[in-house]
Amino acid sequence: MLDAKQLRNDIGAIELALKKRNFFFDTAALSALEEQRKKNQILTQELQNSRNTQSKAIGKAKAAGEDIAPLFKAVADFGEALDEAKSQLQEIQQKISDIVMHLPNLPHESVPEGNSEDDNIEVSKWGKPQKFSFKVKDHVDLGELHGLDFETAAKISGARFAVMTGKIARLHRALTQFMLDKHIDNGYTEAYVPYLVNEQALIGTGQLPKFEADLFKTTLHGEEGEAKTLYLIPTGEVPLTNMVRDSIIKEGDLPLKFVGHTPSFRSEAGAYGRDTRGLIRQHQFEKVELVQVVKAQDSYQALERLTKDAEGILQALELPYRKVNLCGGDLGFSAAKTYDLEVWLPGQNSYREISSCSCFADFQARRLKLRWKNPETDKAELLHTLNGSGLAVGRTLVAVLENYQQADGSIKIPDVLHGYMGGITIINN
RNA sequence: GGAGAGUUGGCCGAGUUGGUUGAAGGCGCGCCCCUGCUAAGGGCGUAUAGGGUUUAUCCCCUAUCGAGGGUUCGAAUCCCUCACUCUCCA
Repeated sequence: MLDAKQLRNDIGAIELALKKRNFFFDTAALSALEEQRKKNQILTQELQNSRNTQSKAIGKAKAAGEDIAPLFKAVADFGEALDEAKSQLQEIQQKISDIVMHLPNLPHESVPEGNSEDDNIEVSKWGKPQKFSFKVKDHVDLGELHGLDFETAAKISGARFAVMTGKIARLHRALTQFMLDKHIDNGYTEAYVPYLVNEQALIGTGQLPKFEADLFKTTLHGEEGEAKTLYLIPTGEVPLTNMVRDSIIKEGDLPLKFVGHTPSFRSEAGAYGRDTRGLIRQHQFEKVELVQVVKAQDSYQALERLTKDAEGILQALELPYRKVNLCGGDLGFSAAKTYDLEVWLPGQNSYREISSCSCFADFQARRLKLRWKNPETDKAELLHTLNGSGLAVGRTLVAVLENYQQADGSIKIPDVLHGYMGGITIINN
């Protein structure tokens, strides 16, 4: 959510900033509503004031044993006028909120101009895609040799699900454990969190109200037909960040750094036909997620650091990747700045996203009511939030399969994973 | 599964025959005073959000006593729904 004060006082600057992400902001509509809001709020408050004053007078008169009948007469018409003013005000505020809650974050100044992923700027490249002396297989062909099974998953659940058995399942788990341990070593606090969350949590991180179609929605049936809605998390970011919703963090506890391993569930509405083959785009996938909560002045430095932490996994696994600075048009709704890490996939002969590291500035914090007490100002001030995948486990598995494949279809295990594989150094039949 | 109790400001804790209570008292915290250190004492202040006004303060108004709704001229206090915490019985 953007700053309401800025929306009132400097809406032009916001309009301009949002252009960078190709977002057309109808400022006239909002300004008109604001004007109405102001008028209505003043009226409502005036009515409330006179009502309060007169009610107090009644109280006094009654205590003094005076006749209160004439006072009642004076207040008689108030209720209706006040109710009317109140409901109008509420209606206007709802309209304003509908607009404001759908406004994306302002891009940071270092975000490049551009409309699509083609305009993203490559910041760095690490590792060299190796040359294979044989015809490479993609992860689906390789995986099916070793226990990656989409047909069985389709029988159980449908498209965009996977079953893994045996060594490949173990490799998948090894990757997860390795990532968690590494991030814990880097100072992150491990957290286990719920995978079903309420609406408030999703509003807090920005998935709702705008992106309900991307979510799996569940219904918990109560006793008398009352249903409660919970959503499957589309990313661990949601529960991890919402742990500190509605709180004032002690200065000494900052920065907060959490790492959690969670599944992610995405409807992939609107992705029909894209990445239908393999593990790249699934309804359910595992992720190790990094979340940081920092003071405002530290956030962009923290983004560099957090991205490095995610890169550390790729480097330890010796997977070639590149880092791109997302352009305005490709930036996610809540993000002020995002680095994507794209891993080299020989099977696709291209770099594919494996981690997205974002700074949200105060955009999420404002929705979350996440603050700290600044001793200098003695005020509660908004914190900044960040997150990044460190990494998407399913895609990391894809990368390992494809980059570590051998001519005979066997898979070498990256050195750092040997300990997690019970000494297995190669997956073959 | 059944029966109760509770949720008040940074913390503890008053306040349930509705009435000038944003909320006593205490603790903590901040500033000041007194006291030659120490100990003790005294005074003042100490929530958040929004609006009006303002260069900014000051000031004024409105809302907030778990959340939402209702009754009422008026609700922390009464009613309903929900969430959470606790106790007892199965």
